[in-house]
Amino acid sequence: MGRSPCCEKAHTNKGAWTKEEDHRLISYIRAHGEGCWRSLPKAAGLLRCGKSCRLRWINYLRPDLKRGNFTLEEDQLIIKLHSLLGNKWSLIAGRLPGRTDNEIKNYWNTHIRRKLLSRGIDPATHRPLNDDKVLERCPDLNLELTISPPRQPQSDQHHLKPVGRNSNLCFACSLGLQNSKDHCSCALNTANAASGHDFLALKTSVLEMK
DNA sequence: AATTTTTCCAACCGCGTACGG
DNA sequence: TCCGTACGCGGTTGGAAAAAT
Repeated sequence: MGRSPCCEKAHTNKGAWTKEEDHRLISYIRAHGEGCWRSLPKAAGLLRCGKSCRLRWINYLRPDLKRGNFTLEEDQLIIKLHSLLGNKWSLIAGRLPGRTDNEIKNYWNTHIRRKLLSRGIDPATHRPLNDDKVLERCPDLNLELTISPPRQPQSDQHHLKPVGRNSNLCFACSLGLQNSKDHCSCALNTANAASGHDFLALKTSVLEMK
């Protein structure tokens, strides 16, 4: 038995939203707040499914959205977060105020991916594209991989990046991953700090070649 | 100027998961 | 514990706009 449809498809609009529909959605949410997307369309007088309303609001109509071009800082942050989290767009978006997961995903696929490829970096692994060829040529190679920032002067406390009020948080904790022993490497989880965890809070990965 | 190709992004689709009965 | 429902997420698509021919 398949999953039941989220709405009565025969009586819902699809495709681009009209100004009228946007207006109805905005005024309804202003008056009643977000929540219960399933019943919202009917209550707001919209011939849309709840899913579509939610997406339109989150990705386009929300008043706190930034929109416009990404800054260089945002660009770099996205790359850094992607190297840590992979395609977890919602988590990445959570670290970029005013940006949506959809927007970041699109930006990644259209701009950043291409930029990394042109620099010879695999956007999926964040490693040089010719790494595979190196491994093909040297099958016995045992690579102890570590993702680290450029070396900094000692006084610079490299990975303990000040974040908000708690300046002892590592990058992973700043992402809200402090409950995970597999990710945290900061003062909140000092055992990890001494056992092979690095800047991006990833356990040092070891590539064993057969 | 007309046509074709490429780029970009809003929106859709389907799946996984949380939650309540 | 199971089942149905709703929500949220990531992958994909469709079509408008821009660029190239």
